[in-house]
Amino acid sequence: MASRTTNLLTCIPSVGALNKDASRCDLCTVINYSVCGALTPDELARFGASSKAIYLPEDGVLVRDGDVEDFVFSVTSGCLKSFKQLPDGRRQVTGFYFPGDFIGLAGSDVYLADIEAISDAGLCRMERKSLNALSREIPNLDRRLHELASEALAELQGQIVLLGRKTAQERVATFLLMLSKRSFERGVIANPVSIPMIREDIADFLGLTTETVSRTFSTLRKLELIGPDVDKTVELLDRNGLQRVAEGF
Amino acid sequence: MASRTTNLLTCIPSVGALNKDASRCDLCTVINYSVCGALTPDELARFGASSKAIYLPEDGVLVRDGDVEDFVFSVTSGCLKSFKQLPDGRRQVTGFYFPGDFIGLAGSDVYLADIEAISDAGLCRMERKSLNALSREIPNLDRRLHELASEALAELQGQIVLLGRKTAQERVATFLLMLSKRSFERGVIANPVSIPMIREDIADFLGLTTETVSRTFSTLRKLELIGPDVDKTVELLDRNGLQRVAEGF
DNA sequence: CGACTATTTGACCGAGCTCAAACGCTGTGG
DNA sequence: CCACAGCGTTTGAGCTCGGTCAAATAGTCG
Repeated sequence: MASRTTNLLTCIPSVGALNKDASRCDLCTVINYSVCGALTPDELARFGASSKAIYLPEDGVLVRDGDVEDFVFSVTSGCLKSFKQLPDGRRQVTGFYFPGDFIGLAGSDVYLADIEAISDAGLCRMERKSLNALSREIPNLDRRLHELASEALAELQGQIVLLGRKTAQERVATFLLMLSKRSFERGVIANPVSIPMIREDIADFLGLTTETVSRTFSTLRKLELIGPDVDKTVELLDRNGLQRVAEGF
Repeated sequence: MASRTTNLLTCIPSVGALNKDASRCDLCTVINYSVCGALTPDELARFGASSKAIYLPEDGVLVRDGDVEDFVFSVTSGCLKSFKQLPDGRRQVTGFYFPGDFIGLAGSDVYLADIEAISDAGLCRMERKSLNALSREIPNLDRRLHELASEALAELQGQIVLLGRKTAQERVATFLLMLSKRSFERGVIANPVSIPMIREDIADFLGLTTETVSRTFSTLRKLELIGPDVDKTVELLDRNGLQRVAEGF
């Protein structure tokens, strides 16, 4: 299970919106949405001193299920997925990570899933040990991590209801609204909603097949709840209608 | 959604293995497995001073989905289930709580699910505010809560794989092994494994129907992986075989 | 343009659901 | 002590939603 492959972390200095130097956290574009958003300028400087900006190309491997959890990460750009695999190849995507999201909340000895980049991604990397030390010294940070863990727990509960009891239509509707909500939360345009992942990843996230996901998109389109796919975005034509479908009314 | 019903918490002083007086935490039977297990005698005394032993009869309601989260709990005896409901009555059991388990890890403003007793249950109750205060003062406690939250996150990930990708047989096998493991962890006999919940609760936990759960038990019995039901216990005749089934080999 | 990959659509299939009935256990009251 | 009621469990028969297999279509990138 562990250490199947070397880490593809290329550690190329970041590009574009990503800091060239993570020690300049005050320039970070996601700071308001991220784990470090609750820190004072002074605390932020200490945080930045322990972290390093890294870059991961599309399909690049960030961590492997079972590898020792040396590092935690904060996404600064792009999108990643975490997933588990069964011995016969069945996959379950356990989550998607967007800019501002923190990777490593579980704080276990080893990573609990594979994590790969869906698109070119920038991340802020820190040693687990450093985070633990900082967390002990900076109550704001500790509190923020608690908070994020709570949110993660709540979200997973929702996903469990979805996987255990919702129909394909309900799952896809829920997914679209979730994507839109998360875009909104980090200040990104939420109505034509960006869908960076391919159908297969959506299927593996929702416990369906690509075909069923595709068919369900078609159905929702026919119902005029969503518009056509345009350049990896979809317009939510009837948010309330989608909400009703998502909640199973 | 919120406050559907009054809390059935009867607050009858505990009986049997349960403390009569939670301020005597040193007498608690589950202390070694519980959130308070990491505390020094002095810390434990402060913990106990803020907590109260309560009792909940079978099918009694502990908390309701959406109610303000005033209290957290630690189970001292019996067994409980937490579940969410969709508007049309579909239910998803999100977890079972056994002696030593902590209720309230998510630390959100409101409870995320209904929680009811599966059997007569004893709990140790504390105000959320008190816990937060204590947690700030007692690093051991804070660390322990972190640790428990991490474990909960890991466990939910496993449940997500189960619900998203496992077959009925794999789900039931996984469930039996999980029950056995949890019994073992709290020092209870793990081989004829105790199954305190009814088929419907198991079904709602595994994303199946009672009929499918029942049929699957029958199949596992025919495969001689488990023995017959005897007084709410089942013998695991071939643990390795079950493990193989559970993991999808 | 051409090769490759992602998506969509169609036809068929099957694991698990629904509906229904029988069975078994437990507690209660005559 | 037995009869009966009530609930939980098991088993059966048929159906359905979503999976499987296959082929057509639409992007995408060199």
